[in-house]
Amino acid sequence: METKSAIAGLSALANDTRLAAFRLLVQAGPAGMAAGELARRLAVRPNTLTAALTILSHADLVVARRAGRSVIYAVRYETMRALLAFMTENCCAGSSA
Amino acid sequence: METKSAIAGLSALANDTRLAAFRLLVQAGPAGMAAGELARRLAVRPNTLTAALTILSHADLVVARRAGRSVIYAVRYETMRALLAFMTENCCAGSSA
DNA sequence: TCAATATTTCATATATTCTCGAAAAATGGA
DNA sequence: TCCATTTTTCGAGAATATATGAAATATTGA
Repeated sequence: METKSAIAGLSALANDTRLAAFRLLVQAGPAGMAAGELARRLAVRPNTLTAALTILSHADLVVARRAGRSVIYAVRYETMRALLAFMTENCCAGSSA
Repeated sequence: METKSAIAGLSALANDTRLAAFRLLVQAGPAGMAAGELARRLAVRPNTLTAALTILSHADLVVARRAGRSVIYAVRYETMRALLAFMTENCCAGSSA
């Protein structure tokens, strides 16, 4: 993963609403969760959630698919793994424990 | 690690200058590096670097000690490990691979 | 087609972040 | 003490991020 992508990912997760949304999606697993339900659970307005999900999408941390009237969002584990790998490799070298 | 601390850490690392500074400090190891040398290597002005280091310090990702006229900064591996643990536990549950 | 549901887009106002120049503070040596 | 070196503080301005109400879009079923 390149530095630019890593910063996009870190930045996307560095926000209360977005981190909470991402964690709910992690719990939801591959099945994902509808935007509306995410908004209800997080108690944020729909358009606010859309903004949050858009940023997570641009960082490639989540992906959307339409199902009827709902839009289901799901975590992109691949990206999250790559981000963790980047942090481990670039930010922990020299760490003994 | 609490969510608040995790967001502070993610936010601190989600910036070109700060991430670059942190990576240099990781390479420097426990011996750390003087603020001035960091500024030279990163080609940023001293006050800009101070701002970056202050944010990393507040996130407890680095720690400063004075040595003569210089101020030596060093990574706090404990915090970085805790941040990685937080991300793995809270953001990767359900990931099979 | 019409209405209901679900989500997004848009414009905007506020807040925060970022970088900078200039000045101030801390330290060591002549 | 005086000066050079190193780092930080301060204040300002530009840029970016954030959340919102209102309107628009997409989908389904009557």
